[in-house]
Amino acid sequence: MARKPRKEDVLNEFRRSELIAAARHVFGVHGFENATMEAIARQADVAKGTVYLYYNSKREIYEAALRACLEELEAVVRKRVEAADGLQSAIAAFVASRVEFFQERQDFFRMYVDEIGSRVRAPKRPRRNLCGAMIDRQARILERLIAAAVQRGEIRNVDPWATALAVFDMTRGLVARHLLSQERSDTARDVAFLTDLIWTGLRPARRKQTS
Amino acid sequence: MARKPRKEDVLNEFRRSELIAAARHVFGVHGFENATMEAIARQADVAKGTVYLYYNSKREIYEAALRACLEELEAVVRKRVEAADGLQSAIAAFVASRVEFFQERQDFFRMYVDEIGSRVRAPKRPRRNLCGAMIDRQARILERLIAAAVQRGEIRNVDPWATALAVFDMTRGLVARHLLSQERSDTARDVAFLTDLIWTGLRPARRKQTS
Amino acid sequence: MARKPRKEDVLNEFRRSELIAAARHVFGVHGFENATMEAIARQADVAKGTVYLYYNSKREIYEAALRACLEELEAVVRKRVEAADGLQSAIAAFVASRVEFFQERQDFFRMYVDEIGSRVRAPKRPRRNLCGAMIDRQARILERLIAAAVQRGEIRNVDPWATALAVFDMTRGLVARHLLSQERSDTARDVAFLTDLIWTGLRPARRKQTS
Amino acid sequence: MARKPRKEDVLNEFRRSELIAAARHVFGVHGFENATMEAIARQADVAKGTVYLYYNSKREIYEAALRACLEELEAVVRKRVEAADGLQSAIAAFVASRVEFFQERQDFFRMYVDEIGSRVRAPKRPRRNLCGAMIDRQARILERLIAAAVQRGEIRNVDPWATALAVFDMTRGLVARHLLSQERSDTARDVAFLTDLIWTGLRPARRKQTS
DNA sequence: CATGAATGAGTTTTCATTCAT
DNA sequence: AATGAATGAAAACTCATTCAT
Repeated sequence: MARKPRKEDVLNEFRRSELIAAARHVFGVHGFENATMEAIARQADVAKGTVYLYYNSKREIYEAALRACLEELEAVVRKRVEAADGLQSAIAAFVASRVEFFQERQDFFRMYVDEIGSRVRAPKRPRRNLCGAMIDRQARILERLIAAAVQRGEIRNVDPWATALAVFDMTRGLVARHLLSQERSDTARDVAFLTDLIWTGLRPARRKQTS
Repeated sequence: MARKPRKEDVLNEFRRSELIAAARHVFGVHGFENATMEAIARQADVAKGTVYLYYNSKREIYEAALRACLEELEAVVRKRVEAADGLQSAIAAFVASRVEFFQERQDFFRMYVDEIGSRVRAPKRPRRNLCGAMIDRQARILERLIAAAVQRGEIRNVDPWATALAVFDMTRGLVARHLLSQERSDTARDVAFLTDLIWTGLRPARRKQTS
Repeated sequence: MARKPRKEDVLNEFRRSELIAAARHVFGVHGFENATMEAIARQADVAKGTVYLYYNSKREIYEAALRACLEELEAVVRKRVEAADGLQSAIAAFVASRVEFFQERQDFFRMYVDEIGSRVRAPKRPRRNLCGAMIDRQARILERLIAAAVQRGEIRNVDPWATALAVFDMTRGLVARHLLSQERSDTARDVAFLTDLIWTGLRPARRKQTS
Repeated sequence: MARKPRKEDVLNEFRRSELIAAARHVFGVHGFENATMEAIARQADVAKGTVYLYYNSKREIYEAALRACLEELEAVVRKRVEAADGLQSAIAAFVASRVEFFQERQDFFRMYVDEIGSRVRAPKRPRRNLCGAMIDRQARILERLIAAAVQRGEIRNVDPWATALAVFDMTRGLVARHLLSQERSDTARDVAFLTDLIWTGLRPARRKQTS
């Protein structure tokens, strides 16, 4: 058991989170390639060499930044979804929590989109695995909900994984558009629309309902 | 009328298309930043300087490659959609034609995803506009179909643009996953699933079903 | 004796002079390094390869252009000086003819200055010799006049070569300033000033002024 | 008051001056266009990238090198001229100090000539202004002396600026020739000649010659 | 621990020159 | 003779990474 976190550990952890925040900002604004270690260091208000005391390479701090946010995101979404009652509200919670989370961390969303893009570009690169797994896990949250709903007959018999991914994709698109359009569009309306569209698509088939 | 395309013009056009193909490949594999003119030239089997006889800069050949494919894509999709009968089959045609097109041009899909990603990263950059407009136009195809279907009561009264974008996003996600999973998954099944999900989500509200 | 210049020779000569003119213009505007063969060809309204049919390299056409103009200049100056009566008017003729010549061919003056500059930069380079000799010869014109004037006691006993070079340098500076200052300054006045200054400096020592 | 220059500042200043010296050498030998940053770095015994830590571009280090020497030159000349007694010895000081200065820094003279040449080539380029102003200022030193001498009747009534420029031009020519001719010619004699020529040209008009 | 100066490989781009048509 | 497409060497400039202080 890790008893008594020593002072150094605390400081160390503090530095790391400062650097992560700086990295998120810089990578978010410029993308991986155009971001410079110099800029990250400046943003974190340390010298260039210092970054290397905490992370071994540009790639590494990039992944750390990405991972940290992905974890936060997962926690937030999971919490909101678990608080929901019934699939419809769970879907609404899933979509809404993601949209809101990304809206508060636009830098991170940019990194996130970039990462997904580069996974498509170079599917085999091994380093992707970890982040890939984390992203997967987020869709799994939804999958499990849907599977359960199918089980208990709340919705018709759809492929839970395919459905989860569909919701996942639409949500991402929604966020992207919100960031692109400068005019603060009506988030609530868009979330409601998406939820409704999906929910309607999932309702049990009308077979002799009345009978 | 442009009669008699001279031999040089033909040759010129040929070179350009060779270069575009090479560029598509290289940009697709490495992304804009990591692609090198050297690699494009080598892929096209010409010297580095030759590329500059046809395109003035890396950006320019990138945009040309992107544009050329976007145009093809638009033409293919439009044709398939127009041949469809009713909204349900039109959506199926939209999704299927895109999935198939991208499957044959995975390089291009990678560029496409990258481009969308970089639009999120740097929304204001003006050069994006042209490509942005082209991508928009593709969703407009769908929007018009949906709007018409709403008009004639074929589906319930949904926001055509929001719906079009949702289909758009799901389709992109679908393609991305197909490219990522090495195992050739069952495209037809996936397209059918998506179409069904959407279609179900759009059906007219059940009115007096028992009557 | 070269009887009957054949048609080809005439054409050849014509092309060469066209190219020289184009080269003078381009080199004059951009300097040797920044001038491109492409620009020269375009200026002469021929294809790039054609230039190489007449001159073997950029350097070669540069030197040809320079030489052609230096010859013209020499001829003009010699004629004007020879028409002069007495040293004072000869100096005036020397200065005036040069200023006027360069003023009509600013492109050439720029080449000329550049050439002198590069001779200072790399004194040993052998190719310079020819042009160097031509420039020398121009000062020799003056030298001979001065020597003769000393001989016949028209002026005091100065070193003719040093004096010639001094006049030479002042003249070049005068032209440079005329090209630099956009406002067409008063050439005649400046020439008169220089001539007077030199002439005064050369007058015979006042002998027995009081007598 | 800037007290206590820190160690880094000293080191920084040292590097800069090393680089300036290297740049002076390389630019002097090859001229601006043909000089390479690589060569400057090698000359200064640092890596290519290091040069860019101190100067942002080739142009910038060029101008810095030029400026540094122009300032030195101005200081030297001004001092020598001020120590002189009467116009004749002031002119001698002006010419001599310049010839000597340039003789010790031939690299710089080559840059200097080049710069003057390129001002003639592209008169409008704005970057020139600073250096142009510095060169101007050097001639102004002379102008003021001459104007004063006219005032007090030491010499006849000439245009001080035109006269200053004439001396300026002759001096430059003199230096150029000394650099070109490998044989160490007799500087003192040449300076004396020039001074005499000018001085004779400026003496007060002989009054009452006929009396 | 922290710093930031130094490094040098890697990238885009230009252009004199060649040569097949 | 004339053309102009193709070549590839060369040069400015960037930046991840290292290491002496």
